[in-house]
Amino acid sequence: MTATQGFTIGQVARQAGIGVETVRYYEREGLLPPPPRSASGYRHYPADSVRRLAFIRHAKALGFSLADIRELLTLRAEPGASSVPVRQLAQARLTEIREKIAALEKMQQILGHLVDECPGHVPTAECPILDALAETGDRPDNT
Amino acid sequence: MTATQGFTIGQVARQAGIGVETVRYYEREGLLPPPPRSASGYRHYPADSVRRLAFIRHAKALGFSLADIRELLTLRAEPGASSVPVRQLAQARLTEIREKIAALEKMQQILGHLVDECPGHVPTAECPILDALAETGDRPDNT
DNA sequence: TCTGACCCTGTAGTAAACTACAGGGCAGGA
DNA sequence: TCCTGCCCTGTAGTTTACTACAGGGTCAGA
Repeated sequence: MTATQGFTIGQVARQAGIGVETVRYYEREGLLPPPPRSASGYRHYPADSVRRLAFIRHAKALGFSLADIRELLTLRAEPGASSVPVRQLAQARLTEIREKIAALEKMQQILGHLVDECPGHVPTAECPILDALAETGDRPDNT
Repeated sequence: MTATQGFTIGQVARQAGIGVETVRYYEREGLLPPPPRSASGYRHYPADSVRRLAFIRHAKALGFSLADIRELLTLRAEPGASSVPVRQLAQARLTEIREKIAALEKMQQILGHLVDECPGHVPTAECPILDALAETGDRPDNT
């Protein structure tokens, strides 16, 4: 009984497209705030949690680690606190995103070029993708 | 002595820009063929191994997993085989990269907007990053 | 009331890709 | 000769992000 407000963990999990265990894991990891419980101990999630989980899923698909995402989430979570650190954090994330985009664009260019060059129906000996990967065109270092 | 035959593991590692332990790890994982040994058991790598390690490093930098790379390497080993799978692998990576770039650009826009428009004391409900990213997308799926 | 799906906690296992010893052997210069 | 630095094997630990039980309680429909 009581307020039938909110979703069960299974419901939010389904809506967010992740597993129930994963939802609990995110809670343990501080990505999802512990929701209110029913008298019998069941979690009851507000609709906001579904959005938060979707956010996590999307951010993960973009290559952010859970630690990154935790930080991103604080951008909306700190209401009255000083705006300066929040703003700084946002700036830092923004820079990180721009760097990520730049790195991916570089990869895209290289790979795209290679795919264009390789006809696809030739023997591997004539496929420049493999040659290109073998070339030592630069020095050690990277992500 | 005309040591001319090959590099030590430390030498290949340095040349490839990776650690000695990583080289042995790649050998265990079947990415690098076991090199000949000296009488005392030291590995002696041919120059080809350096190129192979460079191949691995480059492919990794482009987002290929070690499993992908193992496949690429076996494909490369058969010069008469069709390059179709190679191309497909590269194409798949490319598609992934393009999608990531698109999503990151969206995120960049949202975050940039947030930094510009949220002076800090605005209620968090008015900071739309979470909503915007929560909608960014599609159905549940993959990684 | 019963049944089966769902929820709880807590612990442990998995996968990828390393990374770090421990305990010993060799090589080459002072 | 000795010392230092590199090499060997084998095992175990690390990080990230889950995923899988075990053992038990709860809820809603037939």
